[in-house]
Amino acid sequence: MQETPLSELIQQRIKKLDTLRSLGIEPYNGTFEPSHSSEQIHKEYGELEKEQFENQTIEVSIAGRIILLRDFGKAVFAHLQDSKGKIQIYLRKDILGDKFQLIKNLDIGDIIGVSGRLFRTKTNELTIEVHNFEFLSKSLRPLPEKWHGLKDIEARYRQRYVDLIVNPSVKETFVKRQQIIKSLRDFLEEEGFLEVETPMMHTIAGGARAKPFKTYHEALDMELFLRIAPELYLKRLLVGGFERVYEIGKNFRNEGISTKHNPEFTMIEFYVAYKDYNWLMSFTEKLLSYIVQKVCGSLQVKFGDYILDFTPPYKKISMYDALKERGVPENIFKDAELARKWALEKGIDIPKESSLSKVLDEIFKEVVEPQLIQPTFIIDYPVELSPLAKRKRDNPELVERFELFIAGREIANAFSELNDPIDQKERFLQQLEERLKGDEEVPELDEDFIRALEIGMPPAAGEGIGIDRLVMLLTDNQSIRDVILFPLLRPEQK
RNA sequence: GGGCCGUUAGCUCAGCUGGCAGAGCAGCUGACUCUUAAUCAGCGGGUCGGAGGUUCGAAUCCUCCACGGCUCACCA
Repeated sequence: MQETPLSELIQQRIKKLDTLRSLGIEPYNGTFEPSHSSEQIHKEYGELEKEQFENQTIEVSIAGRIILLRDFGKAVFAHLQDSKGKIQIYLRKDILGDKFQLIKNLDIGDIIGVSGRLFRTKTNELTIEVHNFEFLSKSLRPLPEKWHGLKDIEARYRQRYVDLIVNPSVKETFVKRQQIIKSLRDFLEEEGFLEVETPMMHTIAGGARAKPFKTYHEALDMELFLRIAPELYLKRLLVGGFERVYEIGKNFRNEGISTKHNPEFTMIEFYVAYKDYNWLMSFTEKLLSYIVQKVCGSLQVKFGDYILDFTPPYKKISMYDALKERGVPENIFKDAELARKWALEKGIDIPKESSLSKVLDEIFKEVVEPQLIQPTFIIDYPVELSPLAKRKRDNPELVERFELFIAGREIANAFSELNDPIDQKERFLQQLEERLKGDEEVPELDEDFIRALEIGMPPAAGEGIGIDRLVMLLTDNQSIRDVILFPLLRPEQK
């Protein structure tokens, strides 16, 4: 039988595993109590001079993965990597005695625990002179090359565990992701918000306009949808008397995959009773500048070719003024036909049967959005595009809504929440007509939500922020897959 | 879903207008007790993504398929 070369490499390692077992060593059974992490060692002893190590004995123990081996026959250097860094270890035959022979069975990728004494080498590198070591896990598969790492993008996503081992910046991204979410929670907690959990399985997929994933509950014999947004449940909590609530969690949308879209993505939505979108804009400025300062240590952040400046206040401009600013003639704002003609002349693709608002929205996406690099609030959208937002008090054709754009991307969407049950029901019914025309993205009428509004919801402002996109901005990643540990991919073919 | 590009050793990559499938790292054998991508000598390792086709001859040209990347569309 012909061996493939990979299994040849694996066989060689299994042989070493067998050798260890024949010597009474079980490389998968151990536990280990390290005295230090590599980070702690560098922090505590990184300043000490060579002589200072010679005058005293500093004993440490540490566990980690071998990521580099340099064998000199009777002495071996290796690099041990643990969760936050790495450190060099030095193994000598005259110190380890018989145990030194075991190193023949050591491979790059193995996880070991070592104990010994700190010193500095001739070239002044802080190193552990190993007095004892044990196998904690034998690696049977070779790791990628030490210098170039794992570059193949598909392999990096499919085998994120390998990516994390060999590409240190990946780890940093996900540590930063957690810091962003933590500082978000800290900020909201400080502001008196309650974190809640609402259902991810909905009988009606409402709160946004998107194609949902379908699933099925056997015992109740009932079709369910993975939620596309938590909005309608969080508003029910406002009705129930919570005044400041938020939820951080996954939303699921059965739509295309791109560098800006993953079918499951993380959102925060938060709601504040008795406030409106004006209050929310300055709140958003405070919240973002808090997070950015905390996580990046500065309000200026490099993203691709841009330096993004999160120093408040952010530019604020109405959707129509933004269009005007980009040279869109005012006379098309009231006339669907003129607007469509103008768009077509500019080569903007408009779906058939689009209303005036939709055409203007398309033009906006094409002409304005990519230009919004520094944080910018776009405010006052047409009512038709925003069925859950409150009408502007002085212009019922518009709603009190803003979207925050940064680096040409929509990062947040917020409005003064519509709490008039009659207006809300009318707008739902209006939408339903589109559903009857075959628009799958319009949800069914949520009668219970209307009932809740009829009980009475306080005036409130609410906002959603795409966490993945925010993480992209603050970690300088251009693809959403680089900020999601396991992005969705087709199954690997054998 | 459309367009463009990619897929060669475990990893990173060469391989020109068709003519014996290569390098570095990793691996194996040996030497070496302070290396920093250690060094030196030797060795093994390939269904060139898959299936067809053209040809005396295909990693290379053509067709289809799979997976991926970028991009457009949809969306956050």
